[in-house]
Amino acid sequence: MGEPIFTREQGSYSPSCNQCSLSSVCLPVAVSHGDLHRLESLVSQGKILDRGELVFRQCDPFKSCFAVQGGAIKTYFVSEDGEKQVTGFYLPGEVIALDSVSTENYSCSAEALERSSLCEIPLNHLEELAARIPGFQQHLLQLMSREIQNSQQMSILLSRKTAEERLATFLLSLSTRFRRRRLSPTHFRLPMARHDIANFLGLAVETVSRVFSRFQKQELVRFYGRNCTLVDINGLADIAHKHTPMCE
Amino acid sequence: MGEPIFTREQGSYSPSCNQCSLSSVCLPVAVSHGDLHRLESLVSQGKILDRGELVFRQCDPFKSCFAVQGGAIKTYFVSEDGEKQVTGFYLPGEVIALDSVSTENYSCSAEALERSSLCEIPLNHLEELAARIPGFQQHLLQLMSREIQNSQQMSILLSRKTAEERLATFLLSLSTRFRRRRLSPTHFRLPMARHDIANFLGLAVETVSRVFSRFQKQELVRFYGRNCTLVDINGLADIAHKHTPMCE
DNA sequence: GAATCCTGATGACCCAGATCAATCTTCCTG
DNA sequence: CAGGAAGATTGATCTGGGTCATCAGGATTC
Repeated sequence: MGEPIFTREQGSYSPSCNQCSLSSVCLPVAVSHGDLHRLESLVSQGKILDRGELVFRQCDPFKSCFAVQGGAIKTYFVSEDGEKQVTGFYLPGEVIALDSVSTENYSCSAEALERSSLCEIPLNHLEELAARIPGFQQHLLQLMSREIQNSQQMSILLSRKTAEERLATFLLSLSTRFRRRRLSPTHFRLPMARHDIANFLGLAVETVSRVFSRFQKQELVRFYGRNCTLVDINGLADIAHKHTPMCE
Repeated sequence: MGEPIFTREQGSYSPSCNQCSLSSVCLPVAVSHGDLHRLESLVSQGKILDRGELVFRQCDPFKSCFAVQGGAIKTYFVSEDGEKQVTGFYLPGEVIALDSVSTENYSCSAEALERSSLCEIPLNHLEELAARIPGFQQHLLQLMSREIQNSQQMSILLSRKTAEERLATFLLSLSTRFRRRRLSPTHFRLPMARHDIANFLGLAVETVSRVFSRFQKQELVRFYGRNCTLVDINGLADIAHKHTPMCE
């Protein structure tokens, strides 16, 4: 399975898709090595952003989607009356800006919550990518379909769940996503401020603090600042899994 | 611009995509007549459902998306604890089940709110459709991207808007969608019950009634049962357009 | 090391909207 | 067309979580 270029044996650290730990996430499963090469020629890896820097700004002309390689990104938009609304948090292996594929401009801003690296996938000329890489567009459809389902889950959370249910769901969602990355699902650091969590979940910061305190008293979680240890995952799941659709 | 098949001159009433009033919605703009023919061979039009009948059931194996041709459809799922959650209303020209493209099974059920006709678009073999009809997959991506944005708008509505803002937004959304169908944007019949509206918007039925009554007293709307006349669209827009993202 | 800022925790109070209850209206169905 | 059920309206009451206010660490700057 020797690769013609960018092999580790050559000591090259040039970014390449086959070396990228996310290839199974952002690429269709069955991409031939030739296709991989073509992909690499289109995608630009290794964009590094410091905490607070923007990946793109709301209303900028839409050019690319971005796969998060390391770090954490939050997306948010500002409404007419100047209010911020956080629309999502993105961890390594997740793709940003899928919601803007249909529009001329990005529908939200994306900001690094900590030092992050991103892989830029130019989708303004999507036809080209799709023509070159068979199965790519279909894979994209699946990513987007999942994004719709996520977003609908979010609607349910916001319309039916109590503050406790929302926060239990939130912590478990992070846990699952860390596990997917083969990191500890029970001991992790929250990359975002309480303020962002509150905004995202449609709560006041004070409520987040209070519920987290309550969770600690109930021996469900343990916090040291932003470091978080899930003590009783089943307990959290009992709280979170009300109002969750069956069969998936 | 004579059509080779299914022309009106022949007096044929066989369903065909080029005669369908929705062709601009569910088809990419630039489909050649040959492609049109191919599409018709894949799509099955004219499925008729009576009020209360299901298009598909949550957890059924995913086969197709459906374009609404006439009538109105609501989608909902039932959660583990037996609670229903309405996830959307679909009017003619809108496509159902895009959220299930990534999954084996439908993630929700779809039910006719009144006698409705649907066009079935089999997406379980999406590759085939896409291969035969250039531009189709890309069009699908756009539909899905719009669906994500819709769903995010919904999240904002649910997390930030008051009952009055939600209902004003809801009425205006219907108005816009009726206008798109070249029906009156100010005088229409609500195809769904107050109960469904409440559930969809994350409110209690009583709140919907009360707010509608208040809107009537303020001369914003006029109701005769489910018949609805928007008296002061600007007034409604003033209420609705808080917390709406800029620039789109 | 003092001053300032930012994040987070906790207490006191209040309100939008849920819940409960009663009545009225509309729509089926036989 | 009667009678029953579901849908819609309105009033009275209750409460989860928002708002306001205060305080306590950290972190950053000079």
